[in-house]
Amino acid sequence: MTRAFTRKGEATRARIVTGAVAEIRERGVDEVRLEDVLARTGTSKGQLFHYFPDGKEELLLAVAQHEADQVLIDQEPMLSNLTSWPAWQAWRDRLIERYLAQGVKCPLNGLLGQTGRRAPGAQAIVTGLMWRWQKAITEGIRHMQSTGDIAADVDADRAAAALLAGIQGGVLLLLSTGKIDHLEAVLDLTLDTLRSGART
Amino acid sequence: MTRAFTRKGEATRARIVTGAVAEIRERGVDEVRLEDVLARTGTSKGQLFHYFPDGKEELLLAVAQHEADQVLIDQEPMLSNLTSWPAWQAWRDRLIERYLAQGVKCPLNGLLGQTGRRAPGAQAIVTGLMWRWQKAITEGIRHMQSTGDIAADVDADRAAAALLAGIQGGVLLLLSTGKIDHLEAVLDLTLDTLRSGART
DNA sequence: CCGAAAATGGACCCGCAAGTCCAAACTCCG
DNA sequence: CGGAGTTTGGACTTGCGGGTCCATTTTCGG
Repeated sequence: MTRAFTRKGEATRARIVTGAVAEIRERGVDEVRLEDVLARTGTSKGQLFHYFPDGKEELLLAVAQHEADQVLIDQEPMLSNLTSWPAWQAWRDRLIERYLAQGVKCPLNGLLGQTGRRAPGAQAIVTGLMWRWQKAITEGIRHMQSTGDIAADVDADRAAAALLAGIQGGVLLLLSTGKIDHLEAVLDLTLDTLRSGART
Repeated sequence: MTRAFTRKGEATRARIVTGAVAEIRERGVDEVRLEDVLARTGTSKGQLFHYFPDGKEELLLAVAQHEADQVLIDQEPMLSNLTSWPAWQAWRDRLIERYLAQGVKCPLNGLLGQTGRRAPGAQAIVTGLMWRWQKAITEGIRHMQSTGDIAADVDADRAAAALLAGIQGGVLLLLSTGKIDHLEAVLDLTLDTLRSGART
């Protein structure tokens, strides 16, 4: 009862999402007007509302999902293979690198902050992202425990929760202060702590 | 060249700010219309623009400053007296309590996220808040080092930076997931780590 | 090659909320 | 009390931008 898009239609839809992603990255969620997206993608009002019946809301949600997925993709293959200290270090480096490059433009943050207002769906997207992210970290810790590289008495879930929170806060502070110091401190100190308890 | 407000005027101005603060806490930054503030405070357009010539922008900035100050005030007198482990614990409890009570409503977060867009001034306010916050934590750590309760080889600045980031992330996750777990994990694990190195 | 369904373009509508303006009412000092 | 300056009310203007509509063109299965 839903899909009735031809090949071409699918392509147009994708083009609109891509354009919206770019537009939002450049100007921020609040500043984006539908017209801008249309201009950039060479599409018309009719098309946009044809593929996104609920208008802006729906488009924004699609963009949010896209960006949320991207966050994790950008951390691969490191995030899924936290099986040795060098691997953790590589992951750490990737995070720093990624957010340093991204700088002050965090498309998700806008949605993240006002989560629940923009849409109930936005909440779900962010929650899902965090959930997946934390799960990956937890698994990494568990694996390190299985090899004895992290003390067995560490609560993997809590440690992962704390680390994830630290990362989020680090990024947030990067956004407000422009400095990567906080993110670095969190990652380095946390990894040090995790390392320190091992092989007692 | 600036002030020309009588006693009564000053009062009205304050009333508007207070009303705006309340309104934003209830409905979020995005959803606030000037009209709402006027209705709530029993004032008129003329008054608002009389006291805030730059309109919404200026009002929002005043609100942001107010809220930023409040964040630190809410942590007193604990934050300025992190001089013993029980004191740290009391501070931890206050933080949990405060954010648990606040729940999903974080007035600053809206401004925080889009910092730099809403206004260049917003950036300064948030940066200032973080700076003062971190400074207080750093001082707490230094004091504990002076009494030997925290190992001397801990880098107070970095540790404070990491803790602050953790707190911010914890609050952010509280906002998106509705659970306080992350904030708790950060505080408890960080304090444990700080404690553990002492009196070696 | 045909017709139903999908894709496209773009003119138009419409409500909302920020900001403007000015006249009337106060306040306060000399 | 007088009048300069401040405060107040609220009607009015304005522009923006999301959403609607429909006529036209294109696609695609049979």
